[in-house]
Amino acid sequence: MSSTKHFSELSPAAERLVDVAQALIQRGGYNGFSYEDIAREVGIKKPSIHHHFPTKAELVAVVTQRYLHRFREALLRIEGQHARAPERLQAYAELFQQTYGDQRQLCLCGMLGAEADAVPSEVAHEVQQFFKANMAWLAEVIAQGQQQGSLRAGLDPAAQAQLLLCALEGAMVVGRAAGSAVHQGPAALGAALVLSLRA
Amino acid sequence: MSSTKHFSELSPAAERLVDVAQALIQRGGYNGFSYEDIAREVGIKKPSIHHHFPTKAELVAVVTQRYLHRFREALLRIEGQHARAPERLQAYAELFQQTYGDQRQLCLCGMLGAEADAVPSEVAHEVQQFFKANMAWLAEVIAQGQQQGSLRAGLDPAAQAQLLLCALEGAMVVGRAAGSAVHQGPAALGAALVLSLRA
DNA sequence: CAGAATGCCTACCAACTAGTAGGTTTAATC
DNA sequence: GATTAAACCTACTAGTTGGTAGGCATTCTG
Repeated sequence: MSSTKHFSELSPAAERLVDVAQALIQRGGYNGFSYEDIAREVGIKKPSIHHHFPTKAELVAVVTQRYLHRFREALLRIEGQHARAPERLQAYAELFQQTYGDQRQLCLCGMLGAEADAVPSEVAHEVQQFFKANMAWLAEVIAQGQQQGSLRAGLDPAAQAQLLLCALEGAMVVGRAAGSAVHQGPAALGAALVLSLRA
Repeated sequence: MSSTKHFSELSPAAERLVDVAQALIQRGGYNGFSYEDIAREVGIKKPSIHHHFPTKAELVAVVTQRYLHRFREALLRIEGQHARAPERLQAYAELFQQTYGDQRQLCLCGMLGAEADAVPSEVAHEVQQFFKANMAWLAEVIAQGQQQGSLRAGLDPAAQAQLLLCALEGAMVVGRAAGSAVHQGPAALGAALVLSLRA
């Protein structure tokens, strides 16, 4: 059924399209960009995009798959670079800061998640995987931190994971919307939360 | 310059359009609905909408103004019903729960805020007012709670206000996107945060 | 009863939407 | 040098978009 191509077997040209599509989605959402927008920025004609991605839904699904995959890689990198839970959580918050710091870009899945009801189901499903993966990873890190004594015991790891994830996603939305009225980025906000989790 | 009509002088017919427009935006965002969508749901023809609201930007600006106004009323109501800061904050979180609990609807300004770069500037400005007002109110409540001893002193009220607001906005986005994978609504998440602020 | 809003209609427009059909260039492969 | 395939093109379609023009009822007001 799913003859959708995988992001790992993309030609350089197709990858470029995915890059631009991702940036456009992070700026204006699924319904906020068109094939014409991509064509203009990449420098080819609109119908040429269909040669690489027959439908918009398929293109965005690939964008989301790649985004999730890269995020998973980043989580593995954090595990390799930081042994203790507090540092891992802080490094996690900085992932969001990196995205937000670059032109106040939103998390791709935050954007698509907000539009969940108005997006092709294949895309919505991919977005759901992103949040499941994030919450599972965070809950695991927090649980380990509690066992090892670096984080305060007695708090539900799943609930705290959800709180941290929600705060970071929200920080990007609110930060962009509130303009200069907001001073703290995701990283500072994450730091405050991690502090309250510490033993 | 701004000959835009005010939400307080809307005819019943116009108000109905604003109702439907708001629901549609909360479902799919600014670019996720059309005049045709409104017409279908209200039961009139598409061009009739232009009789009430000449442009889409103007309609959405009125929707947002009314939303902000109603939210301010709700804040006043909370002040009237709850004297202490912890109860006020919890009641605040329940405002978000009400919206989310109804068909998993997103905060209107959360949705429009995410799309901030792809939305008419008049709308973006109105959304910004919403977040400014919320953060100011929360910071004030938290500061008073600290003075009166019901909330832990030593924390920056503005920073904690932003954290709470971000967490609640994020909870709606993540909750919708993650589907059944998420158990806590905004209210439960708010309760956890308020708990950590308590003296 | 005259006038004037209000609210809605049909008919239309130009621009844009995703997507199709079919041909051309370019470059690697046999 | 022929084959093949990737990448791109022009030209097009059918449907949707926000928005306009102008007419027709109803109802409230002088």
